[in-house]
Amino acid sequence: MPSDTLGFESHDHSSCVVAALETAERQCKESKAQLTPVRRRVLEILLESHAAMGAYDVLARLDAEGLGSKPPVAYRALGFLVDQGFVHRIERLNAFIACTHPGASHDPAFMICRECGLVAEAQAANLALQQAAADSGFLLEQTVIEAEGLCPACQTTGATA
Amino acid sequence: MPSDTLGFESHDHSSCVVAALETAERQCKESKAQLTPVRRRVLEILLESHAAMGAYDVLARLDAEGLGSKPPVAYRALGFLVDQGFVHRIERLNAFIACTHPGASHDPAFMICRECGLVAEAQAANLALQQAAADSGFLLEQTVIEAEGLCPACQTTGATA
DNA sequence: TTGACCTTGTGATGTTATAACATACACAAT
DNA sequence: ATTGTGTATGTTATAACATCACAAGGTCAA
Repeated sequence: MPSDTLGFESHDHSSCVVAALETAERQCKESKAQLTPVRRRVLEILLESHAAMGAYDVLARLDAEGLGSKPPVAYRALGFLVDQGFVHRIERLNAFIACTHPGASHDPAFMICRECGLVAEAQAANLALQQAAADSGFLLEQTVIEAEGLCPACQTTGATA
Repeated sequence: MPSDTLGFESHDHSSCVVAALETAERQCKESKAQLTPVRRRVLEILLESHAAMGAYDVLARLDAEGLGSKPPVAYRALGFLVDQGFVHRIERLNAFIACTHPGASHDPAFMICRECGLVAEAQAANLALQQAAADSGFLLEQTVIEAEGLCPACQTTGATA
């Protein structure tokens, strides 16, 4: 089966960015959420690459652009975007990444390249985990699935490094 | 199929602790790793409950017992125990928990009760993720699988809280 | 007894995240 | 116009998590 991973393959990134922004705008209009300048700019910054950025890296960008200099500014915008599903938090990295499946149902899994930092998002519900939860009576509300390894490019260039 | 989750069921905790310590001692002997007093004590502290503890909580215990007061003491011991596979790090909580499957092959998944903090460890390899990785050429080295929700006890007591 | 290696002690610092309180702005009800 | 309400932002301070760098002790074998 073909994967729906927006993975490590090259792609038309500018259209990918535009699509994500349009989706965000539409969804905010529908849900009467406000995609304010700071929030929109943070989403744009994260969309620039398919790598995860720390909150303070985002903040540095905002600061350089005169949009805010204190941690809560970045954390609030990121929190909003995560709540809306436009951005995901990568627990493993304490960092954030723009969602590459705008609008899709969300129980995302991530593949993180430890060499170049690129992160691919896949849909990969964990059936075994759901089974284990059902078996033990655990009410499963949210799952974090994050894999670390080497992307195709870094496997060939860096050898084992 | 019966789950091999050491889950939220009640169990003979003291024998569970003893077994884990014995396994750790045996494995250290085999691999010539040193289970020093600090390291052993940290493992014991984590074994006291099936909840995750922050590094600084562990450190506070060490300090109270005269075993060390500076962060690196705790982080070094925890790092050692994680390397040996006796302890797992829970990324979602920035915290640590004793392994409940001593000696077992390790690609653990966790179910975290957001109410009481209890954490159950299950073996739940994510086949869909492995498939997605294979599809996109990603070399999967390590996976983080952490679910958050409500344990059986907290579902009944707290209602929806 | 020297050197290599591992472990621990400690001060300083770096990184990530939130609490708490004040201000501003939009919009509706009076 | 003014007051109330809700949402978003600005700012200070601090909490919480983690590592660096360097000194000192212990063990063991050459």
